[in-house]
Amino acid sequence: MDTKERILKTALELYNSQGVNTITSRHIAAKMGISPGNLHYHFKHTDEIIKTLYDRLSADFDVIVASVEALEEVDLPMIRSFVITSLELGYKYRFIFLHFVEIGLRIPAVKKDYAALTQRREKEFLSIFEKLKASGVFRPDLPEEVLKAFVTQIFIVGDFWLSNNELTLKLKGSKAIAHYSDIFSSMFYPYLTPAAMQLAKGNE
Amino acid sequence: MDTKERILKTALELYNSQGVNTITSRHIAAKMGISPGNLHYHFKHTDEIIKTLYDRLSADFDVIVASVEALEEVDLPMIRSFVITSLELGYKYRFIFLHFVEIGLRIPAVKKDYAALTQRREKEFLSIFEKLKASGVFRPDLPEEVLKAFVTQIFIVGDFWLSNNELTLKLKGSKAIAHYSDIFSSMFYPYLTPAAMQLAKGNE
DNA sequence: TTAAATTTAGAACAAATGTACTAATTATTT
DNA sequence: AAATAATTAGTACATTTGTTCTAAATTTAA
Repeated sequence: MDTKERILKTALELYNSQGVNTITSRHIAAKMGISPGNLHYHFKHTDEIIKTLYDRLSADFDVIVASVEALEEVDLPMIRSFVITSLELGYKYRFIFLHFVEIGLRIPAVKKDYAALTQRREKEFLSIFEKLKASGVFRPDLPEEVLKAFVTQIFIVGDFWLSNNELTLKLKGSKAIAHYSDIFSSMFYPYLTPAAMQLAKGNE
Repeated sequence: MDTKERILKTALELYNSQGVNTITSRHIAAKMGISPGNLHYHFKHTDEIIKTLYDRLSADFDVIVASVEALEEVDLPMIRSFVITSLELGYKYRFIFLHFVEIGLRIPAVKKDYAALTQRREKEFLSIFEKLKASGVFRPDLPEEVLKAFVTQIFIVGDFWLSNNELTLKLKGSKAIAHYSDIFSSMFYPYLTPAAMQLAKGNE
């Protein structure tokens, strides 16, 4: 693995375990056993390391969403596996979510990118919900506005479940993912038709 | 107003507008026109300023929750006014929510306090939901576990709506509160009985 | 094999930060 | 009025940080 890639890997580890504000370029270099000068040869500015990691998270998540969007019909087990895959990705890059506002402030490009992304995602999610309505999974009596609010809820919980975990239960790895994917599943419950509810109960 | 109080007021202003990581004790002193030495006479450590502000937020929120808990019967308009009051308080101390994980890392007492608080609040909220079930506002067919997940959802959205706003819409003041209180109202919608739904529709 | 390019180490710099220290000023008490 | 306590300004210090610079070492190309 070349140095640039090793820097990214080490940075991710350190940021995830110690937070984005306590870790400096010197820490990363020290942990790798290279000089600060060398690190700054590969990344002139420390923020570029963070930006690169954010871009990778963003690209990886794009792939996940695209795979769901491509489906003709969406059902609950698919949603559940989508949720788990997303949470796993989030956990991998958890420092970004734990310090989202900080990072957005430090690196305006991240903020801009995320704001644009959200608008796109909102439409994508609403279209998935329409599919769920059409296939009798979602209740037909929910006003557009309620579904829109549900999308925002999902974004907020999706972006900040890691922060909630950090401040309360502090679950690690697969335990965290299991716990919060249950919460996600429960979030969907009141939106389901009685038939879908029965199915959901059985699958848990 | 004595100096100590002025420090807290100025710190809150600066933290809210510039973030907790960019503002230092020197910035606060400069903005007030006092010396750094004077500031550190009143607060030996900068973190004490943040801790004091957190304690005030916590105490203020206690009052709000207690006033709801004291009610014999809870209905939707009361919930709505509870939501608005809470969001207003959150907005006042928004820097805390925008940097919750940071602050928890910097000041372990905050993290401890919040973790304990959450456990208490979970019970309080569940008991409010039981009241809502009893008075025919909440659907009777919701499993305990779904209600528990709803409480967590409310906590996450309640703690991070400001971060979401910061990263996307960037609404200011009453506009932010209006928008996110609508989202909170919509969150409740699928949990309501048909009768309560009708009432809710009329009130908007 | 020699020349050129890339990569690396290590030192050095300037700015910022938290906070301690000292002395002066102001307020309070006796 | 004198003595004591509280408050304030201003300076100073040690540490940290991001980054730059220089020169050495290593790799690649010719």
